Amino acid sequence: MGASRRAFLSQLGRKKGFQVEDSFSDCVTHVISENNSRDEVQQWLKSQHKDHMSVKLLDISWFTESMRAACPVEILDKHKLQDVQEQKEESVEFLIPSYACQRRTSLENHNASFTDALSLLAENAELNNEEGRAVAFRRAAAVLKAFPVKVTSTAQLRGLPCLGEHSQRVIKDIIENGVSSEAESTMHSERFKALKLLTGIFGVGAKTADRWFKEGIRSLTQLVNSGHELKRDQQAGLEHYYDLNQGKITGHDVDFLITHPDEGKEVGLMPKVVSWLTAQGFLLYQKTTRNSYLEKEDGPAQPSSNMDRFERCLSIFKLEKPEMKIDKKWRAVRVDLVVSPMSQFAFAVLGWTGSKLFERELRRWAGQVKSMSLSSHALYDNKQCKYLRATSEEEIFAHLGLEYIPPLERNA
DNA sequence: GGGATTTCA
DNA sequence: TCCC
DNA sequence: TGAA
Ligand SMILES: [Mg+2]
Ligand SMILES: [Mg+2]
Repeated sequence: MGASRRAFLSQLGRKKGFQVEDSFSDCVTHVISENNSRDEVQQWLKSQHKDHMSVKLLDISWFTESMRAACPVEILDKHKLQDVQEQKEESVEFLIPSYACQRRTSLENHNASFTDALSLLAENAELNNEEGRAVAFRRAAAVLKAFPVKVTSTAQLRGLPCLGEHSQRVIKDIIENGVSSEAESTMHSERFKALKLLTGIFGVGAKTADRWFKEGIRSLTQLVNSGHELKRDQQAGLEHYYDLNQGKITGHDVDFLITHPDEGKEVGLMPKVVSWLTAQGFLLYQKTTRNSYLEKEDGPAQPSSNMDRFERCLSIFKLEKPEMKIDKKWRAVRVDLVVSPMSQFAFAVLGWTGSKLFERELRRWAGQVKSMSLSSHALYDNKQCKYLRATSEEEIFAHLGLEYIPPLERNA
């Protein structure tokens, strides 16, 4: 098993009064392993070059039951390590390529119980600023989202990418017990609940939420009463907290992509749109940012000045409700406005369609496999040292050597 | 032992 | 955490 | 640091 898993179990064992060794020696009476065959463990035991004739080889189930009982439980057949079962009998059931951008992922998920748990562990890792672990859990969840049938046995996991020891244990727990104990305890932990609540505020991320949590802030009321000076985006995020966190099923925002058929004529569009929306009373909040790419004969380049090349507007709209409620006649909705020159429009569409993981995987594929750099403005070939043009998403996938994945199949 | 999306403010 |  |  992995080092952190072993450390956790060792500490648990010692707390329960067991003597747990960090390495094999003559005083070892029981050897515990998880997801290993009897053969593998005997092989390992031989390599230790100690007397091991009387050592018991046991499965993790004996250990966990003994922990619950706080004493060594009777060793039953089910606790003994199994001989290798007809393993390589069936090859891999379904082939899943390892990058999410190489496969189709619809919204039809046959493995929601597993992907919910893995996504929760990913979110928890993000809240703890463990980005590496987080993306590993995101990829693991995405593999099961793309799996065409419900997983009912760990044997089906053999050969699947991104599902290592930890993720497989989570899946195994859910198959056997209906829940993952790790996901359950994470979900109910005070830290996770508080950080999730606080990062739910637009403008509040993991670092800020962690700082507030350390100060004892656990609720929005406590935050308001704490006297913290909130930034403009955080104020808006807090004010519209309820409305902005409504999009669990349908999505949390709306993106508008705007272009102009004549290259260059799109310059100045964003301020026009924003001032019109302001005059109409649509905007509760807005922050506009600039574009640093400029189209040249041989691709994008740094413009001499980008003062008027506004590209993105992250905003909060005030939308009237059709059904007039007595108390509230409107709802706050996050809206992103994007103005893109025609030459970049395909990259903007690809870059803003998502999912978030799909975008990361596209860019990782571009860098690692194709030596290219992809953004929502352009695709650069590091080998040819030039930008690659595209007028459609299909052309970008082709440049990347990927099968085209339609938007509805990008739900990784 | 190192990398994990990229860009803007 | 998983993979190269 | 946070957003897409
Ligand atoms: Mg937030
Ligand atoms: Mg958006």
